[in-house]
Amino acid sequence: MKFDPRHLEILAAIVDHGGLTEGAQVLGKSQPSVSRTLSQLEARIGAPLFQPGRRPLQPTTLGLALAEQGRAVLQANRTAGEIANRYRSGHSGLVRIGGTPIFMDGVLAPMIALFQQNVPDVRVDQSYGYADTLIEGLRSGRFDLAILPLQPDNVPDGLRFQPILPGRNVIACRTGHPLTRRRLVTLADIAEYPWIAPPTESPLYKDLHQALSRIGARDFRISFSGGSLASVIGVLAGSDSLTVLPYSVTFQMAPQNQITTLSLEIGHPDRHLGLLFMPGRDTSPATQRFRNFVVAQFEALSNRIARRRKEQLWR
Amino acid sequence: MKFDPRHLEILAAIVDHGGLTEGAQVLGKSQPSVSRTLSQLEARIGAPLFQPGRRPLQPTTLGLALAEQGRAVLQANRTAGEIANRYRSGHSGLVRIGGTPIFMDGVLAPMIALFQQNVPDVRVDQSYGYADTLIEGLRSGRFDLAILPLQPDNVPDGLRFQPILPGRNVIACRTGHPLTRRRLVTLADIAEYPWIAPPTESPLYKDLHQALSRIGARDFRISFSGGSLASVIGVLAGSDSLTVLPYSVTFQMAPQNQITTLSLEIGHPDRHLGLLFMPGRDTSPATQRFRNFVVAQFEALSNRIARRRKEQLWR
DNA sequence: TGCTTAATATACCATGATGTTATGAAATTC
DNA sequence: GAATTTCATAACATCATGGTATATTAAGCA
Repeated sequence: MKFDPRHLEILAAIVDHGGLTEGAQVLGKSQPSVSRTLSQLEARIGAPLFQPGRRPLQPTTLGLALAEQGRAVLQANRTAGEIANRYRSGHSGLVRIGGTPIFMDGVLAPMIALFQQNVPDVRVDQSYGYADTLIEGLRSGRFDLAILPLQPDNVPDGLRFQPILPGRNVIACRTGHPLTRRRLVTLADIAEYPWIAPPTESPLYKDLHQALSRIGARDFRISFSGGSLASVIGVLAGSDSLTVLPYSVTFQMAPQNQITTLSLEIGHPDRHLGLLFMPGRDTSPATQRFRNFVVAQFEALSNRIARRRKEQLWR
Repeated sequence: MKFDPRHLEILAAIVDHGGLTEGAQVLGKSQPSVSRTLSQLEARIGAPLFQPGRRPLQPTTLGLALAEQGRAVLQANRTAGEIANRYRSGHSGLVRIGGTPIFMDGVLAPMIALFQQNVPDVRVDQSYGYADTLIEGLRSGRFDLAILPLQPDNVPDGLRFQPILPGRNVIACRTGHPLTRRRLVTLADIAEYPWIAPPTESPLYKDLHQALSRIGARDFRISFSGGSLASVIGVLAGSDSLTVLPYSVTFQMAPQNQITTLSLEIGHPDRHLGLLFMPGRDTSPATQRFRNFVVAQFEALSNRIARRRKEQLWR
C-alpha cells in the first residue's frame, strides 16, 4: 500500500495539534480541505484513523502509528528546506575559482581560509592558470570566477571584469639583503645580483623584463625560474637573489618577515588585479557571497596598504 | 523554503537509479512527467540539482543532499505502507471482546494466548458481562465481538449469532471426590454435598436450578456463590462441594487434574455457546482474524471432545 | 432534557499540478 | 559522423486539491 506523503504530513499535523481545525491552521489550509484528506485516507486504508464519534478527535493506534511516519516525512521536508536555504543564502555550495598562481598563493589563499571560517560548508575548488586558460574556463563553465591581472580596457567579450587592486610591482629580496641597508638603490647596485624569474607564461615574467629594460638594466642574470610562489620565496629567502612581485603579495607576506622590498621604483604595468566572471551565467549564491567577500577583503587590503604608505612617507 | 515531499521522493528515485528514464520507470511514471517535476524543483530552488549538460545526469552536491531527504520521505512512506498492510491483513490492531466470565476464563483465555502467539501485535481488550450488557456493548460499538450462551432462535435484532458449541452442562467436583468412586451416582448420593453456585446473573445459575429441579433435587445447600471461575475452582478443589459447569470448561481444565465430572446426566439447556456480533458494522481485519481463529479453535475443541466421548463409550 | 457552542463533515466550484503521448534536441558511443 | 541513448518540450486531459458556504454532530451546561 502506497501513500501520498503529503497525506501523512497532514495526519501528523492533525494528531500533533489535537484536532482538525488546529491542524488545518498550522498547515495553512482550510479545515474542510484537511477534513476531506483525512476522510480519503481513512477510505483508502479502510479503517478509522481516529475514534469515530469523538469530538476532540482522538487517534486510533493505527492513526498514531501512521502519524509517526508523517512526522518523519515532515522532518525530512524541513531539513530539505534548511539545506535549500543554506544553499540559497550562500552558506553552502561550491565555488570554482581559477587564478594566476602567484596571486592565488600569495593573496587569495589566506582570504579563502578566512572565508571558510565564516562559511565552513562552502567548498572552494581552486585551479591555477593564466589569462587564456582562465577565460576559456569561464566560458566553458569550468570556473565560476577567475582572479587575474588584466587591462581594464581589454576585457574579453561577454565577460565582466571587476578591478580590485592596481597592478603595482616591486623588486623583492630577502630581509637582511645587503641592498636593504642602502637608503637609495641604484641600477649599478642591483646589477651584480642574480634574478629569480616567474614562469614564462606568467604576466609577471613580462613585467620583469619590461621593468628592468625600463630602468635600463640589461644582461641581468637569471638564476632560477618557473617555480611557484612557495619556491620563489624559498629561493629568495635563502639567497641574495632579486625578483619582481606584486606589491600586494609582498605586503601580505610582510608579517612573516622573510622578504622585503627595495626602494627602487620600477614602472607599473597598466594592468589591474581583478575578478573576471560571466555576468550572463546565473552564479551560485555561494559564488556571489565569495565574490563579495573577496572584494571586501581587497578593499580592506587596499586601505591597509594606503595607511602603510602614509606611515612610510611620514617617516 | 517548503517542498512537496513527492518531489523529494522523485529526486531520490532519479539519483538512486542513475537517471531520469530509469527513475521514472521505478516510480511508475512517464519520463516527461519526472523530467518536468525535476525542472520545477530546480526552478524553485534556483539552482541545478544535476550537472547541466551531462547526459548520464550526475547530481550536484545540493542534489545529493536533497535526495537524501527524499530517501527519508520514501522510507517513511514505505513503513507507513507496511503498517497499513499489517493492519489490513489483521496482523495488528485491536479486538474488543466481551463475554460471560466463566467461558472467558475457562475457554477463551487460553485461546487468546494461542492467538497472540501467531499475531503478537494484535491487542485484545477483554471485558466481562452477561447477555444484556454484551448486547448493549455490541450495539453501542464498545465491543467488536461477544462470546456468550444464547438460544439460536432468540438472537437480538440486528445482531448475528454464530454458534460454536452446544451448551452442555455437567456436575463438577474435585478429583478424588468420594462420589467419583461410584460407577453410578444417584440423587441420594449428591444430596448430602453442598453446592457452589455461580453469580446469580450468570446463565449458569439458572441452569443449576433447572438441572437440579429436573433431576428431582430439592433443598440443596449452597455453600459458596458469586465467585469467578478461579475462585469456584479454588473452592471446588479444596472441598467436597459440587457445582455445575459447562462441559467445555471442565474439558479444557482436565489436564490440570484439579477437577472432574460426575457421571450423572443432567438436562442440557437449549442454549449454544457462540459468537455474537453486528454484521452491519465494518469489523476490523484483526477482529475478523480473531473470529476466524476462535471458530477454528472451537471446531478443534469440539473434535477433541467427540473423540474423548468415543473413547469413554468404548471403555 | 433541551439549548448552546464548538468541531467536524458535506456540497459545490475553480484551478492548478500531474499525468499522458508525440516529438524535438543534445550528448555519448562506436 | 552516424547511431543511439537520454533528456527536454509541447499540447492537452483530468483528477486531486483548495476554497467558501453550509449542514451535521458531539460536548458542555442550564
